[in-house]
Amino acid sequence: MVEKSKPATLSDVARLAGVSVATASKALNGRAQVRASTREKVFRSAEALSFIPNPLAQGLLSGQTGTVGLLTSDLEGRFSIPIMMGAEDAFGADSTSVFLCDARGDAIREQHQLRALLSRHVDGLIIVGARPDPRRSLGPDITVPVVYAYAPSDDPEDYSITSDNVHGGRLAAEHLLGIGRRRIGIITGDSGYGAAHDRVTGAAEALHDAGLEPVEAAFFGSWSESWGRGATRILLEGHPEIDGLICGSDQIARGAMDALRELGREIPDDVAVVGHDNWEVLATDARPPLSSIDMDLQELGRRAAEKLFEAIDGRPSHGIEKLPCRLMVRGSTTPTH
Amino acid sequence: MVEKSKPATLSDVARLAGVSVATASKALNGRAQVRASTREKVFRSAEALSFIPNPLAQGLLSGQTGTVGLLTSDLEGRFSIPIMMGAEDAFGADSTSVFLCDARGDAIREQHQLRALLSRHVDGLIIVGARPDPRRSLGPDITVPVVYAYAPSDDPEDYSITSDNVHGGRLAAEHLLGIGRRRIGIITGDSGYGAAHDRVTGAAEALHDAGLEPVEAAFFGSWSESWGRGATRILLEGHPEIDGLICGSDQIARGAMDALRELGREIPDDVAVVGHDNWEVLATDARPPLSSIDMDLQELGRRAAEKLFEAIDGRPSHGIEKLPCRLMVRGSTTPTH
DNA sequence: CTGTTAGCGCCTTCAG
DNA sequence: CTGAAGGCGCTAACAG
Repeated sequence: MVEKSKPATLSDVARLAGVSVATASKALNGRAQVRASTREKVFRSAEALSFIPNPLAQGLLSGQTGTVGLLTSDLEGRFSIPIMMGAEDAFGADSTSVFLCDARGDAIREQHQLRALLSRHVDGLIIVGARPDPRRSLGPDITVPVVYAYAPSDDPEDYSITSDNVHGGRLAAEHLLGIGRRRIGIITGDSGYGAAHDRVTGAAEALHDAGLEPVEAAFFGSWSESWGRGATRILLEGHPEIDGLICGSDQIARGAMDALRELGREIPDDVAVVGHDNWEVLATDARPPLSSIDMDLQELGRRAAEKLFEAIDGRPSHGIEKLPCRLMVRGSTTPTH
Repeated sequence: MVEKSKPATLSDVARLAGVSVATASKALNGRAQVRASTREKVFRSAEALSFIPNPLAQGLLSGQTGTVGLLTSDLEGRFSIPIMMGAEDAFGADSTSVFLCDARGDAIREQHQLRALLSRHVDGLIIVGARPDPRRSLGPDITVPVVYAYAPSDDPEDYSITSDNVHGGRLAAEHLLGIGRRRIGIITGDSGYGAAHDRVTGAAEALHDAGLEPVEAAFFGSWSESWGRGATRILLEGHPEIDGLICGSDQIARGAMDALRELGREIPDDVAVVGHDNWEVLATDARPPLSSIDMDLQELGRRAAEKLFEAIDGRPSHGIEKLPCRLMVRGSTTPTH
């Protein structure tokens, strides 16, 4: 049966070592004023009892709990996850643990979760938005430091870290230019997303720098495969000369690739394709595997965590920081001859 | 600037109400021996100071922290997420908060996270495996209740809840039979997965019950689109008469659908296709949208949380519980005539 | 160097 | 019905 053996406390350790709790505490915490032999003895006792300091007690004293809240609006979505992983990474399990909450995109629920988190005296909060556009700030009267990740806060006093979508668009275009493509089309998602526009802007800038422009103004639609298919057909009807295609998401790119194949175009020899998000399950198994812009979300999560640490430490940042994207090259932009 | 106003403590409330901390405590916790008017006064003071009891202090006393650990091996993967959401649901943010840890499939790391979680005195643990096959038990000497979700524990003394894969396979086959298909093929993933075999078994049973059998022994391979494509070509070469196809995952199904289309088969009129996992991003945007077996993972998470609660409450369960699957019908099995 | 004392915020006896 | 006292596990002053 389950041994309900209460975990050892510091006084157990002290008793076993034949010293007082204070001495034991000092020894274990590496305070200076302890004789080496005593320290040794205490350590052995702690070991023997497999003593783990109770963080509740520590927290009660220090006012810090060693916990942070991660409030996401969209667990289902794949954006929150790598960010969380990055944050977890940066915190390191022993020093800081992460409370996860998902508000499911509901403001009431968010408020609720927030109260719960604060009542647990988290040392800080990371707010992960569901989409890359700005979101409402929680306001300045939250009692703990807050960092906004992915979706920036609309208050410049807050600190936010988000993906540099302009850079991502630029990267895609430069890559296509780099492999000699000159007649480039752009298909992207919902025009209600600022990120969609930013990526187009970046791509257009890169083309412009090369003395080019897109074969036609970017197509906005939805973030779906079917839009990718439909838009590609329309685009190629108007511009059969296209040799490069920038897609606003990997889903769109997958649709586009299907349509291209059905129109008899070889990828990448006739048309090279770049996606966005680097969603592995879609990208790696495409025909050919899809080159894609990676937002480096795990790094984003890591940075968010570091900044939160600094803020907890009394060194807060402000404004919106943009993390550059990376290009993941696969077969869809690697000519075979 | 950030108001570092220390949160109010019980003694603040007591002072404001003009009573002792003991009385304030009793009043707020609804203990009987307090005059109504006093209680009222205390409540108002608490309100005024927006007092929130410090759970650290409470936990220190009671031994319960109101937290549980959710240890997953595979955050990246899509299986952990709905389970976490379900668990979060069941716990409700106020009573219990969830510490999230991802071991990234590394046993050392898992051990590490586990220690961290235990040192935080979580009240219980949910272990979410990365794949539906049994995993090593954490053993009986964990000091808190444990529930295994998705991947069952290999120790029958533990309580595990997992998806009923045999049932899922059966469901897929019965559905195809129900729309009149009789010449049914099965393509599935890695034969190293017990779940792959279970799903095949369930499908074969259902066919057998109808006096049929698969056109050929199930094809095992990998959980990828490319395997779906390749296997479908081989299968149709040997059995061009096929009118129904059961796939072990949605990725395989997507590959299979591509291959079928390229072989000139109409879906679903010539060949109806069922996937497994009901991974929305793949299923809903397929051509036509893909019918799929849903493992109801969110419900699985909810059940895991409930069982954990019971165990914390001193009413532990044992053995492996299997949650039935659900069928999600879409266009790939909805004949158009 | 080591031990004693005093809390952190809260709850629970036990006297008044 | 209310308050004073003790203690949960730990650390930070101070004494010794």
